[in-house]
Amino acid sequence: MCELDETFFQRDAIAVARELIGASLLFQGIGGTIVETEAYRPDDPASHSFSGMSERNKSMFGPAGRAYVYRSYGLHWCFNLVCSSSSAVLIRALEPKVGIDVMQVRRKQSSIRLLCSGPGRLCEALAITREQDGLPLTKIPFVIKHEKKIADVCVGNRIGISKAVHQPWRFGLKDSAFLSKKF
DNA sequence: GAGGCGATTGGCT
DNA sequence: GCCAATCGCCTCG
Repeated sequence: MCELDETFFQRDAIAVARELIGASLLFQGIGGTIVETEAYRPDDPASHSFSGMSERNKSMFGPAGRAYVYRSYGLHWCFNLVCSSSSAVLIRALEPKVGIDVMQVRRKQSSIRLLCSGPGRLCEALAITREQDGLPLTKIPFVIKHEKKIADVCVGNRIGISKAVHQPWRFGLKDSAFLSKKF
């Protein structure tokens, strides 16, 4: 395992999204293995950065290696890692590893498979909200480490969006039981 | 200033 | 499979 520094994020979101599969993500000591990500690029109509800066998305236009957290459907939070030139990686699912009991309470959900399998679910399990928007991901309370060996990654179209649906920018850990949806 | 809709989820049919 | 919950942003007037 090796802790990530800022240079890891100062690259294209697609490369970062692919390499994050199999990495470990902890927030306040709670989290697990990243099993599903999606990349969003600046020239991408599905990206929040596509139509310029607003109060909501300003973190995407800041330095790489920070968090971008936004509210989805007025209810849920979605957690992104900002990469180079206003691109970002959405974390869509984790395999829970550390603090499972805490996550079960926060989610009111005993099934481990359903704790973090979805962008809104993992934010609830890790207690990530707008308060973390803009925070550096390379410092406590965040710890992100990745394995030296490359994970077995599968690729597909992004899901849950209506624009630019044919871009193959969704990445997942092959055969993981903790994906938000099968590839 | 009003209306529509979204990188979602959980519950009910 | 369908639908409500719920709110900030974008578009249009």
